[in-house]
Amino acid sequence: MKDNKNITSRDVDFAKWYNDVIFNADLIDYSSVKGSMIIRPYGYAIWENIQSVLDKKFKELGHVNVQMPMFIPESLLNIEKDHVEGFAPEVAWVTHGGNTLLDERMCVRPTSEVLFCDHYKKIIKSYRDLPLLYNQWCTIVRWEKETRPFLRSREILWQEGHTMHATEEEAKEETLRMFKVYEDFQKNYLALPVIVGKKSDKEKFAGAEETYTIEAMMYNGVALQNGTSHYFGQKFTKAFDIKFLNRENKWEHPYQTSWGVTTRMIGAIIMTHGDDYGLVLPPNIAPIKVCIVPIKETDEVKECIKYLEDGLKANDITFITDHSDKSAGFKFAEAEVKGYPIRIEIGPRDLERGEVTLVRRDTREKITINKIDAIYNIKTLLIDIQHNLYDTAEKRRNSMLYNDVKTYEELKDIALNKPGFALVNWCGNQECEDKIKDELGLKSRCIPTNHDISDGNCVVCGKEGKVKIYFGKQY
RNA sequence: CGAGAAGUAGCACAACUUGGUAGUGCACUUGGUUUGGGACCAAGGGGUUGCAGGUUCAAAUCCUGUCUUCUCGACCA
Repeated sequence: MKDNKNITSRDVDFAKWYNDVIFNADLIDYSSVKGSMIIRPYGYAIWENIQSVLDKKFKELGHVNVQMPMFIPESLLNIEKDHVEGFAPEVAWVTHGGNTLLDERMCVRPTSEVLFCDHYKKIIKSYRDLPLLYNQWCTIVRWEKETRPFLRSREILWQEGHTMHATEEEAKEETLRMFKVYEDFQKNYLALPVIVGKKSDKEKFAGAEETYTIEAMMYNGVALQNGTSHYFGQKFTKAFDIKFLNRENKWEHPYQTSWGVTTRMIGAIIMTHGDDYGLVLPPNIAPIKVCIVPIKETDEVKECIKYLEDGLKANDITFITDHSDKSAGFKFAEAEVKGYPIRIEIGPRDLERGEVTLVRRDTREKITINKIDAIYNIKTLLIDIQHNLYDTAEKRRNSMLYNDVKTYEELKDIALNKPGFALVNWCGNQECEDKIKDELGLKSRCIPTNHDISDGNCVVCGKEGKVKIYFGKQY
């Protein structure tokens, strides 16, 4: 059997493998602007599925969609000090013929907190206006120095929720509620065994009081921050002087959250499930769940295709049928590159016995069954593939998780020799965090939700540990 | 922004060392035979060799400058 001739093996050169998969599966094309990718129909269909699931969930929880401007005047961006300092290096400024377009400079939004705050200041008057639960689907611009398709672009396609609440408690609940929505979505739809927790002060979002993060581990043990939910307290609402009259007829600043996920999640799917044959998509998010491959289009085969297509339609299972005049082998390979969860091979040989062959993408196992049982088998197989992808990814992740690291030497050994995440006790001081980053090249990932109590001394300074925290290399 | 590498057909590359008609594979078009793991035969289309300047009778090839891309760092969803 020939190896795939277009895709570098992921164990030989992971970075090259990643690009090969993306281009062979027709997900994107480069544009003439570095870091600004063209998302092609098949890639965009994945995003549309992500969007439709999340958008439905957001709306169930009371959020409404809006569309904000893409430009931010400099004075507006400058209102909250921590925020502007955090984003300053990557803000893209707009000029026209070398001059500013307005009396003052303006930038393309790197995120929209200040735009929402500017608007909220006008529309929030009473506690009756709260909570205010807005979301928008849009692109933002952050002028990164190095870019990679999906993982780090300059123009980022995402969703950003921005909410305002009357009480601290309510806002914190919202932060965690949306965080949970992301976690469940990534586990159940994207089949990503993510690690969730809180960012250290150093790593949290510019201007936030607390940042919760979803950390996914890629095939090569490298971390990908795959979604964040922030609690802002009254930081922005005080800076913007947003006020509402509470039930006691007193003015008060509301409490704020924001949360977002990006097309980076598509990169995570590729780097978690993909293999040397190409993309592997979890059935719950795959735009096309079944690919029908006629080996040879005889009358019997055509009749069988019609029978199966009707069955798939009746069960709302998306599919395509490859009627091209390519050879059967080519069609098999193509279906694998595209990552369709199930392929049905229909040929005269099987049909003599009334049978068709199902091939699952995750294991590439072939199952020959009577065509009458095909639809039922496909339904159960799709569920099984979804679970198997999660389980496989989880096992691999667990094998690269070092949860019992006690000494700095052990941590150093992991940093130098073992890809993955290391869980260590930490005193909470940034000097220790910085030392690990500077000396070992590991950044803190998160203080995991279920490990937020220390059971030993800080791995760096040896003083009393306050929390346990994951460290790892990141994209 | 630091270090390295590369720019030749849509893609991957060859020709450069030693200057002399720009080539191969894949892809594409047409016709035919095929089809159970990336088929075959025949014919065909496609190029200011990244850009600018220099040396030369002659530059993809030598020289200078410049731009871009990729990889690895630093910065970040």
